[in-house]
Amino acid sequence: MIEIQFPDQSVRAFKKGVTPLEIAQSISEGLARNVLSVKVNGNILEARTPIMEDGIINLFTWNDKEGKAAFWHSSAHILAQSLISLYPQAKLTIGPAIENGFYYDVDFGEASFSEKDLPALEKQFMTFAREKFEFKMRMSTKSDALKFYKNENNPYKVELVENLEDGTISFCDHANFTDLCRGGHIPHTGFIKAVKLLSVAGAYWRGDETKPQLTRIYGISFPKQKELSEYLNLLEEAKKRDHRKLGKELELFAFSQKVGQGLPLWLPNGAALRERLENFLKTAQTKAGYEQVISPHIGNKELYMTSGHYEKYGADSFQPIQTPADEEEFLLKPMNCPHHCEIYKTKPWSYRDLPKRYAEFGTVYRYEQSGELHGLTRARGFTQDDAHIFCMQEQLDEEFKKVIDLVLYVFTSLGFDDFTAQVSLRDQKKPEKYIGTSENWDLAEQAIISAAKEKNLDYIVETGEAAFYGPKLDFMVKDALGRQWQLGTIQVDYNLPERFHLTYKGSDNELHRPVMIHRAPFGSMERFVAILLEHTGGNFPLWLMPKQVNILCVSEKYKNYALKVLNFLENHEIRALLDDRNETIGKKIRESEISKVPYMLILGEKEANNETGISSKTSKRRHWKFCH
RNA sequence: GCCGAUGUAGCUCAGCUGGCUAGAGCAGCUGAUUUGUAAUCAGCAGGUCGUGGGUUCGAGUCCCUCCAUCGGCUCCA
Repeated sequence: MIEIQFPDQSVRAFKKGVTPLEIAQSISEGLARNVLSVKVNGNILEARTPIMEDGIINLFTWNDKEGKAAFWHSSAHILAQSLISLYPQAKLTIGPAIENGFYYDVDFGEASFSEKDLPALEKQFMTFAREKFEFKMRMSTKSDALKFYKNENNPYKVELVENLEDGTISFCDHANFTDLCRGGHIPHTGFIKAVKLLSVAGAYWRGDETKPQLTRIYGISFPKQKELSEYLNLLEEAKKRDHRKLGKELELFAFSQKVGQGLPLWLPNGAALRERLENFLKTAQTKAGYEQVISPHIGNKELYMTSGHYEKYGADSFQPIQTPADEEEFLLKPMNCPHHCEIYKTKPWSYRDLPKRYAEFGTVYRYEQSGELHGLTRARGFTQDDAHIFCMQEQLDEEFKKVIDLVLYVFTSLGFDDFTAQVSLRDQKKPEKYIGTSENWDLAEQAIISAAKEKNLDYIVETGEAAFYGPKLDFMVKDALGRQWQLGTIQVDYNLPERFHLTYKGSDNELHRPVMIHRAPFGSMERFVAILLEHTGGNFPLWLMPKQVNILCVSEKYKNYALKVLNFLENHEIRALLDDRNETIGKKIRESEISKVPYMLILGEKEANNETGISSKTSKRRHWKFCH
């Protein structure tokens, strides 16, 4: 007998070799029918794998993250099976479960594959799924696995196997199909009742630009048809919140081919919205001891050679501007920090003066790869709500925490409560990617982690995500379709003070090097407005709304009265507009709703005669909510 | 930059396998109507079919180039 412990701490004895499925059955038939995946002593297993020793068991259904992962992982197997059955010459590579669904990367060789081919593949997928093929794990030796894939002439799988240790290599078989696999499947294919293959994309083998490009097929599957329909509806709804669509509809911003790709044009509504956001942050920053500075849009190439940015990004930037006379070269400003370093250097500082906090809404230009541009979230010209704090090492901790407070203040004021804090550290295996000494990196990374801890941030750590000059604390928020974007960022930098020879006079009458903090609570005005649009669906907080009140006249007869009301509101700094068109009141109300103006004042005979006061209506303010 | 898709009026879209002067709704303009809580009616105007080339008697439709956009990948100071 063996002892099995359940999540509620209860322990029961079973005969050795009992399967998780049998254990589930001993609890209830319903559970047994719904078990998708199992964890025993921390290892994900199949429901039919016999358990040979005492252990802690977790049974997962569709309602668990792990259950969905097994479901989608298994779906990837069926997708691979379907691919091979329709395209026998295709070479399989890898196909994992992801947050919402799964994908498989395939090399179709000379053949091309497009979205038109998905329906046939889907059909084949469901034909296989309905067969209720059992997933069975099988161990293999390295040499057998290599022989198998060399025989199949699949260099990708050969490479995968070569990187695995003998004794840890397993396959998963179902029907007549087999795939290299670590395990974690649903009992059989019949659990999958609905599938949608969503898109086809290119993806580099092992994520490496220099390696061959494979075809990635994305899909999602469900245990019920209804859940698939619901999911697809959700996607449709999310697309309606796309900031590019709303930005056009609400006349916030536009792009022009003539101006150039990735260079946003802010329309009056958008410019006013942005200005309100800027003023909101300026007020908060003034209170927090920041000083506004202004620096030019270009800078001498020497400046960026000093900062190290030219060496790192020069070739991939907008190329230097030549002057007619001298041999000088200027770069469009890709970041504000070097300018702020030069501002710091305009006079000598004492330790009593620190910290200095220079803030600027600085517009920068970066030559992003064309395929990377994405509305306002990734543009070639954008404005950072930038600031650089120059402080003593002893002040770093406190300053960093103050910045966290500021970022949290900004986020909570604007209703972002579902962000992820991410500590981005260097990849110690790739020192060539970074500049600065290892000791300084250690100091900076420690400072960030301890500040995040002390502020009780729920953070994740990502190694290899640091900037080349220092580690960061980033605040990540998802867009309508669940894609993650970095908004706020706080970065510690020991490098620029060194390169610019920044100093301050200490109490010991010696010169010391200050530490620098780069920070931007919004990240950029463009990206922040974009994400705010997607979160609110355009129903911004009242104080940000381009127009707050729409005055609707019942007929032209009441125009004079309406003008008086408009004047009254404007005198009270309420942003109102008057709809005195010769249209029916019904039409005016409808259009006002669609334009998302939060309040309407409807003025007719009764109001003009002061019989009933003012009749108003609140637009339906949809509360935003995320489903990812 | 790479893989795949898309590009018709200010906006949203129709235009089948190539065949008369390219259509609709909304928005716009003109006129009628003077309206009470989500679209009043009529008329008018609006397009080098993304760009450049090619095939053809004939191209919005087929082929190629380039540009832009979309979904990913890579990148993101």
